[in-house]
Amino acid sequence: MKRVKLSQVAELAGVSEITASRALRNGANVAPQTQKKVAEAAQQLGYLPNRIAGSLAGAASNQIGVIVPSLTNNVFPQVLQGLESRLTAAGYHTILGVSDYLPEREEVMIRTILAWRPAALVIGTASLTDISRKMLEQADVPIVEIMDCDIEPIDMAAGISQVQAGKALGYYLTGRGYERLAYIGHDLEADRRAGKRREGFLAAARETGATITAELTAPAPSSVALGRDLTARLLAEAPQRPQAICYSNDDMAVGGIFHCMAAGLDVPGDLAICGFNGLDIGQQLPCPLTTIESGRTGIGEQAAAMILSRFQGTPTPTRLDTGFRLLRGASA
Amino acid sequence: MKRVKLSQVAELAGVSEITASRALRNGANVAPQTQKKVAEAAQQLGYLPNRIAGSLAGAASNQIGVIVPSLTNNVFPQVLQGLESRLTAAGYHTILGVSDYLPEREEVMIRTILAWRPAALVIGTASLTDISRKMLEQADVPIVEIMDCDIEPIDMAAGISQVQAGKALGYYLTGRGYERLAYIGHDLEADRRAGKRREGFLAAARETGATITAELTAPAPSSVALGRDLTARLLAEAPQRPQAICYSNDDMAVGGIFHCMAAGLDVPGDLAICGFNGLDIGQQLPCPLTTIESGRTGIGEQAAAMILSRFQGTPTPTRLDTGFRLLRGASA
DNA sequence: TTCAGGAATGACAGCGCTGTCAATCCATCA
DNA sequence: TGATGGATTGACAGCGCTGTCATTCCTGAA
Repeated sequence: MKRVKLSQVAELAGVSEITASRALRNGANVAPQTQKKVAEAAQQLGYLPNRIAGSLAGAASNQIGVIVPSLTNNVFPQVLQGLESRLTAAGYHTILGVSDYLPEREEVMIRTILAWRPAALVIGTASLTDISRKMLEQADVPIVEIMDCDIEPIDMAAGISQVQAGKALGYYLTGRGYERLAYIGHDLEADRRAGKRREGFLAAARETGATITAELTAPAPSSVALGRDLTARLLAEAPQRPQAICYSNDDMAVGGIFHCMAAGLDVPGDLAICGFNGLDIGQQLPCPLTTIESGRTGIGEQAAAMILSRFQGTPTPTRLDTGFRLLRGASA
Repeated sequence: MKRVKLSQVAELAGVSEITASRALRNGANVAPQTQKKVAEAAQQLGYLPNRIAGSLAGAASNQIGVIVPSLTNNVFPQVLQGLESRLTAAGYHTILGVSDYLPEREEVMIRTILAWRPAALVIGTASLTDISRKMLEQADVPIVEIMDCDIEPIDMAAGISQVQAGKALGYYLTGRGYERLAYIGHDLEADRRAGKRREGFLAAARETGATITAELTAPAPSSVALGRDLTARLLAEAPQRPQAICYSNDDMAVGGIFHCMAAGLDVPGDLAICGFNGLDIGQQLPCPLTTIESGRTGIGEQAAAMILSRFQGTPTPTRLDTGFRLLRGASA
């Protein structure tokens, strides 16, 4: 009552194991009628190849490791979607790890996934430990670090310049005449990329002579609820209401808009708001969110493309700036 | 320049391969100092076990296959999160497939994933083909079908009764005095579960004597944008404005609320709205959404628990109703 | 008719690890 | 002092498949 294996298929088809193996794979160097016999035998027995044995014996693995820091942050499922669709189409598939923005957990995930000898690894890293970095360097497979392109990649990187994105928002706000600005963010300790955007934003503000009148962050994952709470707190506590608030991302900013709606504040008249990511939800608001379209699905697709081109031996860039676009909504 | 393997670790530590293997795994039947020597040798060489070889040789696989129909539908990432966290904690990890609600693609995913001989499979199915079903039946590993508990499971099922959830919304609306109801949905052909909820809703409406004045669906994935568009269309086309609209899920319902905001309609005064899922976004609205909390993360966690308990040989229920809860917001 | 050369097939070894069972060692007990 | 049994260790085979190279068979050219 054990699983059907190749030798049984071969026996039923009246050929050797290796011929059956070839017939079932690509049919190279196998007579058409032999191939047919083998296919029928496999069908009849309900044969399912064992990729574990296959990979060990030498066939290249078709697994591609993917590690993301979170799935609740809407952005990563979208990146995953892009990756998954391209990789599946090319005959690969995904083994997934979620690091929860914890470097130690990330290290464990890297170890676990590398132990399966994947053909490549895609990582939206939280923050690599020394050991993580070393493992990746020694892994000897294509590695794409995603989301960020202004880093020194271990192998390859695909994403946007987070700092530039932050600056773009800063310039935009001051360009629109807002002079008293504020910033609201989620856990920047964990989400380094949000931290970089913040720095870009603050730098742009300084550069253009705007004032940062208040800043508020909380050590929690981003969410609409958090954005709403922090907005309420910031407005209650700030000695002088800012003219515009820049949020760490769209979820948070939508929370800000909801607060304003509930509190009867006009956006952008009383308070201008901008986010980051360009999520559907922000764009569908009665007052569409001014934000930055970061092209999540695109990042996934590009990362997949880089891997595939590397497999084909095509020269592949080390860093790919997938680009962002400022979406000028009605909220700022 | 090849990968370090166990034999090299064993040699450096001055023990046999099998002793090194034991030392690195659990240390059972290995002298403490031997274990230390081996650990040091492994460390020094940067040894990474090869799980492919390990699994082939007999060690149980620690991969668990997960197939979901979509990642853009916010619900599945949350289920995944629940699954992933529990499974990782127990030393397992996830191999992921996304079927895009396509039965043929789902079949391919099942085949691919089973070829890796996972220890168990979790599937939020779109719609199983005959071949899919046969493969799963023959797979001889624990299989949990998630999201739905009113099905005849292949092995186990964890989720809620979609029909009952739909009914609950219907009863609630009529109980609140709404008599002219409408329904707005996304692609019900693909998303069978949304279809079941709709049937439940319509049945409850019929039963209580309410009228369905209009119904509108579109063959597209659910989104805030779609909900908004369909709401606009329904209200423009309907001869008589319904008193309440039931949406296929929260994304769609939020779209509906946004339309009302933009169109100056009072919710629930002019139009009551209810959704399904209990997403954060709906609850943070100035007018919190009346909806059904479907416990996504919980479904993932429960599915993981079922698998783990099956591994331990504990008797495990075939169907688990994870239960839902009506969230009475302000929108209906 | 003979022989070169390509197509089709198969024998063999081995991928890196672990389960099984046998061997060894040493402290303890009668 | 010798027997006993647990703790440690190792030899061996094999998991299911594929790469390599050898073998067989057949066709067409000389």
